[in-house]
Order: sequence, then structure tokens, then C-alpha cells
Amino acid sequence: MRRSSGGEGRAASERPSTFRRASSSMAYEHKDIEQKWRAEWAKRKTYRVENDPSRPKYYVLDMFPYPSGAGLHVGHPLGYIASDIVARYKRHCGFNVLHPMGYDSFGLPAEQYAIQTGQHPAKTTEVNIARYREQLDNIGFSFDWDREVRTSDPSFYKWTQWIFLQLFDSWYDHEAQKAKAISELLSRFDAQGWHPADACALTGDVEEELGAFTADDWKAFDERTKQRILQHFRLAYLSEAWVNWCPALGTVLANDEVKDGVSERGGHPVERKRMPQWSMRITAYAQRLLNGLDALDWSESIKEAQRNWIGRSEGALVKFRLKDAAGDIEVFTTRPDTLFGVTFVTLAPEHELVEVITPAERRDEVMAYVTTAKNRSERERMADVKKVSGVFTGTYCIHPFTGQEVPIWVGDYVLGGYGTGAVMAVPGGDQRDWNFATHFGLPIIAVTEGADISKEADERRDATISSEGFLKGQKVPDAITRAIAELEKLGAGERRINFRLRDAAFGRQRYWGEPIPIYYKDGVPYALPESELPLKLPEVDKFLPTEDGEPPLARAADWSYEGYPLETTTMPGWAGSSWYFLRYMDPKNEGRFASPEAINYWQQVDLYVGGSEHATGHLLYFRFWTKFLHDRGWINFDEPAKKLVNQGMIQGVSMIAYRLFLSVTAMTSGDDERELLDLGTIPEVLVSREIYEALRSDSLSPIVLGQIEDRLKAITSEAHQGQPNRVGNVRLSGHGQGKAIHTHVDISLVNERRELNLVEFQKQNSRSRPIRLFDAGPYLCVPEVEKMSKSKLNVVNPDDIISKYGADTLRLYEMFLGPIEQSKPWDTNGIEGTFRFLRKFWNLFHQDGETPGQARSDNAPSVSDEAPTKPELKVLHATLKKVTEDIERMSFNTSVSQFMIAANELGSLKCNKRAVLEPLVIALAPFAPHIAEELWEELEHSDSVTGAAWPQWDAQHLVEDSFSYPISFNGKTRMQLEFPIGLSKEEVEAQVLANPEVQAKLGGQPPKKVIVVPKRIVNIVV
RNA sequence: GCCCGGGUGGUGAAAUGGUAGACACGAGGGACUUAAAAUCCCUUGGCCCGCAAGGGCUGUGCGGGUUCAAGUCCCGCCCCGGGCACCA
Repeated sequence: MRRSSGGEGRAASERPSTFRRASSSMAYEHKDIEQKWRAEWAKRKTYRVENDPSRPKYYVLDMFPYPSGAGLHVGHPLGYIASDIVARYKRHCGFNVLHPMGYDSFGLPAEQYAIQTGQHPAKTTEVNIARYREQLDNIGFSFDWDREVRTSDPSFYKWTQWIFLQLFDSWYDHEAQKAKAISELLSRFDAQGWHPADACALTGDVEEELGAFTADDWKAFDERTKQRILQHFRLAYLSEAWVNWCPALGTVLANDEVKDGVSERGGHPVERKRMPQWSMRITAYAQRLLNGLDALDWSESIKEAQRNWIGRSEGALVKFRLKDAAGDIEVFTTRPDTLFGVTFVTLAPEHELVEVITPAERRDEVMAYVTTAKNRSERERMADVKKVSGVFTGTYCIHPFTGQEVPIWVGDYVLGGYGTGAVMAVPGGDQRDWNFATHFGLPIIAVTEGADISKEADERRDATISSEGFLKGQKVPDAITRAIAELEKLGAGERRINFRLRDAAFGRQRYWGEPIPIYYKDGVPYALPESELPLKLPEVDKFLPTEDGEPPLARAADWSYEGYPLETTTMPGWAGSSWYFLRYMDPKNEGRFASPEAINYWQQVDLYVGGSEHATGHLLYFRFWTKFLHDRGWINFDEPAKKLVNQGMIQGVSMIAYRLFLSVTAMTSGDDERELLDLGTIPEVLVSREIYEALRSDSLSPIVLGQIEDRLKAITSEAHQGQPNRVGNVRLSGHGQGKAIHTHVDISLVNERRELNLVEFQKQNSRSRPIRLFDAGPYLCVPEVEKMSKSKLNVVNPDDIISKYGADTLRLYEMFLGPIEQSKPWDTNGIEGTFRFLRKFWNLFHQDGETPGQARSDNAPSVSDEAPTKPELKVLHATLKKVTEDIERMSFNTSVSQFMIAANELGSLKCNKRAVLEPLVIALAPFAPHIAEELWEELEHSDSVTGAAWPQWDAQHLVEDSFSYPISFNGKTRMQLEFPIGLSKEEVEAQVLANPEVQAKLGGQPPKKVIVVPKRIVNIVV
């Protein structure tokens, strides 16, 4: 290792830039420094973490990425940099910090790519991961790569499958509010059978009602029946679920993949279909998932999103007896107090009673409506709220209180998946019911005092009930209680808490996911023995469904266990990510997903950083699995992450150009016009945004259009100089809005002044048509801030920035951009500032001793051991204070500012004192680790700066002797007066009033009031 | 429609109810240099008065309010971004 004093002694081959530097003062050589320290960290295993129970732990986790083919762009590292700063800071503070990284490597894009190219997804995934790794390494993260996990690795998904089996082997005991082993349920059935009123009755999407059975019944059931019953209780269970089935693709599509009833790629029709699906009974945990939120240090918006998603509502279940058939329509309502305002009942089109109750003569009409309504996706039904549609079934049910007949309608504003799939319609008290009633001319009864039901429903919950009946005159809350009591007395209903949360579909008809460790005997699903795990993905000839619509796994040669067929669907993307945080604790364990010792030591994630788009998906399943593993005694905490921070999205600045396509006629020598066929000679014209907008507006005047066309003719003629034919007419070839189009231009073709590089633009678009400008050049593109994405040609790759400025500059800049949680556009304009700061900081250690901020030309260290001066100490301690406090509250942009202030001030002071610079190197290390290591080494330390103790700030250096008070009159600052710190309020007031300038302002009038806030302000009220 | 964020200079932004615009970019001017790079210094919210020193008015999306004092707290709006579920 070279010594810090040996700048001149370095061999030219080792540092080829030495000579260049001799003639320049580009002293801070980021490339050399960063390369050196990357290699050094890897060699020394600087970021290796041991499970060491003797030390306090801190667990910092990033949401792991899906390794897509596009690689990282500058938006990805934002959260990683923030978490890396915290991880490094906590290390300096003496914590044993777990800061791992891995890959969520199962997923659709790899499979899509495999279908197109025939390449195995494992292969492309491998390539993508290598690329990600290289890019991550370039940024200098302190990840312990020995703990890397990949969800698609059999040694990882073995345990995903194992957890699945635990869920399969569990049921939820609502009395004890926890999951228990199926064996306990079996002994219970053996002893007492089961009744629907038992507390182990379950929420969720159980389709058929499960009837009561006695212990003797249970013992007499055959194996199939027993297993079928158990499906009603298992937390991982096979049931029927609605899916988006695409017959053309032979596969099930996610909601995202369906647009307007057709598949987004390819445009094939999609229908809603019921299919056997593995599901997760997350609904059992609804109340606990809701309760747990209060104690979490997560952003309010995420917690609120989860609360809404879980959607707890209190109300009543009400039964309306059918008039012409046996049975009831059950509805859930939050407003049983409005029962006397019911004028009809509406069923969802999916409701099973629709078919049963509709009389023959209305059948065709009703079923026609049901078919169209059912096939609309929920998103569609959601989109046009204003359109009312429905149909009368022709039958009635009986009002439980009045005994009157209530007509039964079908309407698609009622959703099959929520509540009971039926509502009691109270048009006087519910706006959607009101809309429906008004549209179909159904009666509307006022339910509350003072409501004007001619215009809208009255949904107030602080009103008094006015509808005729025993609830009249009562306040809403009292009426609710009373109504429920009456319903219960009549056996026509009961109190009910309803959750919106639905059970999670857990099967995918795909190849690239974890195989589900289940085999079928006699059509009954059985758990694969643990000893068979991992159940590895089989080789298949194609990654497509089979001809008869089975998932790709059905193509495998021998996809069976002891002669019984294995499950062919795979797990969804969220399986691996629901528990991966536990694997990092003990990633190589072959006998368990993680050892109890490791889990006891690392416990919950202390800080979790990731995007807010996972608010209701990943973050809910993540909590669900944690609670489940806790219930079954595998872990001793039931929330995965104490604190969650959502980094904002980095948007890209796209560059837009506006293009015109022309159609041109030519004049031959005989003055005949004919269409010019040689498109290659017709220019493509770039116009300004103003002209683009003018052309697209409907109100474009013919005169202006004529002027534009004249100009286009001139351009075209010019382009045709030397051609045999003269240009005749020039017209825009498109029609209406198509006359002009806007295009994304690759941002690398546009300079800082937004000028388009026409030569490159032409080349990159390989257009044969010449490009001409409508106005005199250069062509200015119009910037637009939008999501950073490849298709918008606005992605900025961190690699380019790193090679130009270095990783430390990138890290600082991304933090300097603004608060971590805010979305902001990526704009490299400011990056020079952070780069200059690092150079200034570097120069403090290599001063030439003359010009402030100027480095020695030989780049030799200039640090002295002299005692620092008072102002120097003040800068140091003010910086330490601010930076420490800012890291604690994750305000990284302001800490970077403080470092800049320190570098500027120490530069002016020409401070080169070790006692000042050394603590600053440690404080800067979490932000800019490479330069900090290099300077630390120059300060003659042989160990890594990452292990140095965090420097403490000392308030004594920040004490001021005096304070310059802003003196304001009626809140407006007018002057400054300096007073010693120790002066009392009264003394300050007296001295202020004695001041001649203040007296002049007062003009002889005595002030009404004088407010003195020590060390803040003086306000004189006149 | 509902829920959650957010609106401050040319730009990214800062500001425990207490001097609005720190820090940085950009822009303009200057020093050093043969030149460039690098570095340093000055100016930079708007409007107005003044030769100048300096001074005044105004200003944090809009309209009110509380307060000695409001970017910050309260009420009512507008706009932008994100999320969602016509949720009975």
C-alpha cells in the first residue's frame, strides 16, 4: 500500500495520469480512486457481516429488484444510495449492520423473452443479473454479497415451497386469532364435528356453503369428502376464482395485461372465467393486518392505502325472503337504519340467485344483460360511473320489517366480489341507488329529516330518521343499533363486520415461477413430502401452454410424483418477496429457511426502503406471511419492517420534436402536375410546437394554413434544386390531427440548449428522407417531464455519469436533488456542483498554501497537525451536528449542502488541520465512500474508514457570544442590532428602544408592545 | 367520485410559528492565464426611487381567518402528481 506522502514516488505505469496532472490541477482523479477502492473492498471483504449476538444489530433492507434486460437507470439507485448511507452511518455508530441485496428473479419479462427467442429464462436471467451486479458495484454500495439471494434459485425457492406447505397445513382459529396446524383441526372434528357458528368458520372466497357435521359424521366421511372439507379451512387452498381468460393465448392474464376487454399485447379477446386456482386466505388476517398498522413507522399514505384496501366496514347482514321460492337474498349494509327506505334490491350480475329466481318469461332479457355485464372487466365497470344499466328480474322478495313486496333488479353497479354481491337499495339515502332508481323510474322514499330527495340522496350520518316505522325520529347511530336488534329478534339479520379484502390468487399458468409442491391423488390435492423439496422447475420444449390449454409445466416429460400428477401452475411474483428478508439472515442454511439464532439476532427490518407502488401488493403479503410464520412459531415477531421509507420516482426529461409529412406534386416541363412518387426526395419538416399546435387545432384559418403551405413549398423547392422537375403543390399528407405528429427524440441527440443534432437524428432514424426545418435553425426540442422509460428515449444510465464524474459524485448528486420521498425529474444540469464540491474537499487536503481552494500541482498531501482555530472548530462541529441530525431524519439533501458549506468555509480559512479534516472524512464516508477511503489512507490509516467511530459534535464550539437581532416593526424586518447572548429580554428591549435609529423609526410615538424572543427576533408593534 | 402527496426565483430546492429564497445549477460581470482548463471574487425574486451610499413597495397557487409575527396553524377554493374500490 502506498504511503500518503509518496505522491512523487508513484510509478508512471501505476498512475498513468500523473504526467497529465503535472500540467493541470485536475487533482481529484475519481477514476483511479474508485477503481482502486472497489477492488480493495472486494479483496478485504470489507462489507462482510457476521451474525454476532454480542453487538447491537441494525437491519437495512432495500426492496430487491427484478433484473430486467434494460439494466439499471438513474432512478433505481436513489433508494439504494439512501439506505447505503444509513447502513454506513449505523456501522460508524457501532452497530452490526445487515445490508443485503438480491434479485426477485422470477417474472414475466424473462418468460416473454423466452417464448420469443426460445432461450431458457434461467439463462437470460443470469445475464441480466450479471449486468445489474456490475452496475451496482460501480456505485460503491456496502452490500454483503455473500448473502445475495435469488428467488429463482432452487436453494431459495425450496423454502418458498416449504412455507407454502406450512400454509397448506394450517387453518385459522378466529377464537385464538391465530393460525394453527391442520392436525389440531382434525382432532377437533373428531371430538365435536363442526357447525357454521364455530369460530373457525372462515371468511374468504369459499364458494359453497359448508354445512354442519357431527363428530360421527366426520368419522364416516370418505377421504375425498374430508379433503374437500379441509379446503374450506386451509390457508393455502384450491378453489374456483374469477380470472381473465384469454382463449387465443391459452392463458390467464393479469388485470394489467387486459385493456378494454382485449389483451394488451396482441389484442386478443379476454373473457372472465371461473377456474380452479390456488388461493391464499389473507382475509383471515384482515383485522390483524389493520390493527398492526398503528404501531408501524410507515408513511401515512401507505398505511392509509392499506387501510382502504382492507376496507373494514361495520353494519348488518339482512335477509330478504324470496316471494316465489325458498331461500333468502342476503345483503350487507352499513345503514340498517334506512331499512324503511328500501324500494328495491339489486343483485350483481354474477350473483348465483339471478339464474334461479328469474321467471321463464323474463329469462332471455335478464340473461342477455348478465352476459354482457359479466364480461366487462371490473376496471371497465369502474371507469364509467355515470352510465346506469340494469334489468328487472320480474320477481320479488319480502321486506323483513314491513312484509311488503320488494322488486329484485340486476345491476352492474353491484360487484359480485364485495359483501354478499347484493344490496338493499335505499335511493333516499344512497347516491348510486338514487341514480339507479331515477334512471328506471323506481320509487324514492325520504329516509332522513330535511332531505331534498328530488335532486340527490341524503347520505348524512348525523341526521334523524324520517321514514315511517319504528325508527322514525331516532338519530342514525341509535337507529342502527335498534334496527340490528330487531333483525336479530326476527332472525332476519345480524350485526356483521365486512372486509373488502379478498383472498389472494396464488396460481399462475406460467413457466417462470416456483412450482407448487402439490400432487393430485383421485383429484384431491396432497402436500409433497418435505424431503422432496425443492421441487425443481422441469425442462420443457416450449414455454407456452399446451394445445389443450394446460400451463407450460404440463409439457414436462414426467411431471408426477410416485405416479400421481403434480400441480402445473406456478406461484405468483409475490411469493419469494413475501419472506426474502428472513433468508438474508442465514442465506446458506440448508436445513431451515433461517436458523432460530439468526432470526433471534436480526429480528425485524429496522429500515425498509422502496417504491410506494408496492403499497397494497407486496407490502401487504409481506406482512401477511410474517404474521403467519409468527403464528406457527417459526419467528418471534409479527411485523416484518418497523420503519418504511418510500423513495420518490425519478422522472426523465424527454425531448420532443414535431414532424410534418408532406405530399408533393411535381410540375413536369409541360406544366402538368403529377404526384411525386420518389418519396426519398421529399423532405420531412420539423416545426415548432406553436405550428404543431396550430395545425392540430380545429380552428386553423385557411389563410394561416396557406402561409404554412407556401413556406413548405419553398423548403421543398430548395431541397429539389438541381432536379429536373419543379415542385408543384405541397400539401400535408395527414388529415385533421394527423397532419402533424410529435416524436420522442433520443435525449443523447439534444444538447444543453435543447438543440437537436440533425445529422445524428437523421442517422439514428435511418431515414432516407432529408430533414428540413420550418424555421431558421437550430431546431429546438421541447422538454417534457414524464416517467423515465426506454420507450420514451429518456433514460439516463448511471454508467455514463460514473465514467464522467465518478460514483461519489453520482451518489451525492442523487441525494442533493431533493427530499428522498419526493418525485423529481432527472436533470444533470446541477451535477457539476457536487463534482466541484468533491474537488474542493479533495483540495483541502492538498492545498498549495496560497490561493484558497487551489491544490498543489504535485497533488501531495498538505495536512498539518497544528491545533485548529476557533472558527475552524466551529465549522467542523456545526457540520457534524447538522449532518448527524440530518441522517437521523433521512434529510440527505440538506446534509450535502452542509458539507458544501463546510468545504467553502474551510477553503476560505485555508484550513489544513488534521483535527478538523479527519472527522469530516468519516462524516463524508457514508455519502462518498471512495474519496473518503482514499483521504483516510492519506491520513495514514491502514484500516478502512468504514470502521471508524462516528465523530461526535461538541456544543461548546458552537456557542456564540452575541446575536444579531433582526429588529422588525409590525413583523417587517427593518434593521439588525447586535447584543451579547447573555442579555435578558428586558435589557434587550431597553437597548433596542434606546437605539437612535429605532427612535427615528418610531418618530416619537411610544411603541404599543415590544416582543423579544431571545436569540431569534425583536418585534416592535406600533 | 374517494384517498394520499405536492404547489416557494430562470431551475433543483432550504426554512423548531420568528430575517423567505440557505446550498447548488444557470446567467451576467471581474481577477489569474498567451489561451483553455481549473480556481477565486462580485451581482442575480419582482417592481420602484436615487449619480451614489442607500431606501421603499411587493412577493411562498387563490380567497378569507387566527397571531405581535404565517411558506408554516385554521376555514373555503383552484391546479398538478400518485393511488383506488361505483365498497353497499
